[in-house]
Amino acid sequence: MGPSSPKSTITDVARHAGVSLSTVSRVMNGNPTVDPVMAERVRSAASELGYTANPLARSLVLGRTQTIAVVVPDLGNPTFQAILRGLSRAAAADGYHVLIADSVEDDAEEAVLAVETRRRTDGLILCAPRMPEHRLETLLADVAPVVLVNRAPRAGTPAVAADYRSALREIIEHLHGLGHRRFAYLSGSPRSASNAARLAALEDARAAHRDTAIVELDGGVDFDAGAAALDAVLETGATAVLGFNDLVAMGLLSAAGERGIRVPEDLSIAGFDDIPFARFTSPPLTTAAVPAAELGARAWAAMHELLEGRDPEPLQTFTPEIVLRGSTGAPAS
Amino acid sequence: MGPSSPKSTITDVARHAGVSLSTVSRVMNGNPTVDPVMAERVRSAASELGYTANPLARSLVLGRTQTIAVVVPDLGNPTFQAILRGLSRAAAADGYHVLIADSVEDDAEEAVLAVETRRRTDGLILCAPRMPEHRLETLLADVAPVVLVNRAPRAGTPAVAADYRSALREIIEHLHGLGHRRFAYLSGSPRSASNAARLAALEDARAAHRDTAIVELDGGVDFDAGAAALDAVLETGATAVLGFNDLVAMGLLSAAGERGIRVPEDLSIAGFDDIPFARFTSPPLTTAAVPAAELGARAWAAMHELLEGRDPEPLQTFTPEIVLRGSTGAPAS
DNA sequence: CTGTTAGCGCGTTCAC
DNA sequence: GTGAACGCGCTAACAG
Repeated sequence: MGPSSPKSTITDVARHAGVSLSTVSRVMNGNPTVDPVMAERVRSAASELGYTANPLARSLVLGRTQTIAVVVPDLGNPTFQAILRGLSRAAAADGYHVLIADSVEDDAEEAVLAVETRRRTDGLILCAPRMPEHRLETLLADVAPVVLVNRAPRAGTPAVAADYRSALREIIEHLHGLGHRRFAYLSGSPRSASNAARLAALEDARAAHRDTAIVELDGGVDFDAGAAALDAVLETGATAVLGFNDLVAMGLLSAAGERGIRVPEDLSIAGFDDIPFARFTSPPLTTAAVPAAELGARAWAAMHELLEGRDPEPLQTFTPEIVLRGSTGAPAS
Repeated sequence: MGPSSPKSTITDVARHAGVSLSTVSRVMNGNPTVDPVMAERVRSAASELGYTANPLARSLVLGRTQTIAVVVPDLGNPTFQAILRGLSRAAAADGYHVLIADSVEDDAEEAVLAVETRRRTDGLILCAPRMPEHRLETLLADVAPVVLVNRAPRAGTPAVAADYRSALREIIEHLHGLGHRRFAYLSGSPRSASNAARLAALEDARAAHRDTAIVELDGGVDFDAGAAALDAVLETGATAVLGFNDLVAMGLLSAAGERGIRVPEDLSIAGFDDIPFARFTSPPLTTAAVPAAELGARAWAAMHELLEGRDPEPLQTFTPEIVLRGSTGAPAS
């Protein structure tokens, strides 16, 4: 049992140093109103016993846990993984811990997890919540302080988000410039705000180009969903496909390859997110680079402001950069 | 403010129901020795106030937090992401929460995080700890209950691990069968136990095949490290390369492609882990499928046993399945 | 400057 | 069956 054995309590240290509890507490918390020699005596007693204040007890009395909760819809999604990574590292740099919860794309579970994890922490970061608007609205009041990632903010709830609408708009514009006039869009989680933003981009494009048709197809959020959508895509006669995200686009790309469909000659395919492996598909995937880790870091920064009693910006927006790669090109005909 | 507002305490409920604190506590914990009508009165008061017992206070008095800590070397590594996902979902299914810490491949920070997160939780799961053996040894005593993932276990510390040695051995065997006699191995984190296991596999292969040479090259753990290793690899004259993991192999594969080196004709490349995107490189990557999510789930299962006072198996081993894809083939000459 | 006291919110003996 | 009292380990008022 090393000196870091965490079994000793503040009482042990007090007795060992021949002082009162308060004095130990003062020393451990760097309170300067303590006699230097006495302080030293306490310190050596503490280190001899390997004493560290029990975080639980401190949390109870101080009313803060130095921990925040993060709820994500899917820990298997590269974008949420990147958000979590950026968030976790930023929080750690400020001495905070992270309690993680994965709702597995279940929007009922999402609210439960939010409340439950929030109670054990000082604040909550909700990533791309799938729950309906009214549910979210009532939830937010109960879990403050809370920061939203990739979902429209409302009064009192700061948010950080990528501008999916502009970015998708840019992708479409580029493809239109290449000559595409018939598009298919593979929609993702219907309840996600970013899907709504993408749909708005489609509307923008339709309004800007009366010669252009965009067919919306029900899709999913993962690789298999994209692969399964191939037949539906072909039926639309589209020359270019916009995937909900890179995973979906990669699934479609893969299925197209197996079917002998040439990309981009027969079909242009664009993804969204620029996950780490988007550049390794064949052909490499055109996509929009969402700075996920940065999003996570900013979400923490906003939460940190809230925790310190300051006012963070209500909304921080990042416009993803379009990354043109080999999966898109001019239509063959 | 909805009914789930978590501001009320057990005292509020007691007053509201006209009973004592103890009675409320009994009702909330399902203690049957309470008059049914009184219990009902308490329950309605509780739901009216949106009361839920403060988890912190419960943790302090009960001595358990319903939370476990997980320390990983790198949240950006797909394998650890998968372990975390499997772990988190398994723990959630048993009503436990997960506190996550990312050591960012810093083995000094690793020990600090382990102790620090352990104190706020009921147990610790250490994933592929990079710290030296003696440091780990003394740490383990201080953080029990603890479960190791992908590092050799010792008395009193259960572990779950993939058998890297056998799997790499199999890959080499396969390549040797194809005619390869000169190999390069791109080593990863020198402190990781799985790197040691891989080196043992190289020894096995050398002993089994006196006609075979395997050159060890210092590499890293990520894509860029693999790409940077190309020149060194070419200098060895190897016809086949064994990457520390898929990331490294993919980096090399990509660099080779840009240099006009044909894979597998000029160079066979094998990875390790079978991360989700290994099948999407061009050519698709030969690798060994480490069941990472399963590893995580089993790690939780072992921890759960520990928490319930039972004895989990000291070591659960999984042998990764070899997945042969297009990045390996017979040497050209 | 230091020790004593009173909670933080809850579970749990222990008497009634 | 029920309530009063104690303690989990700690911090912060309050006296001295």
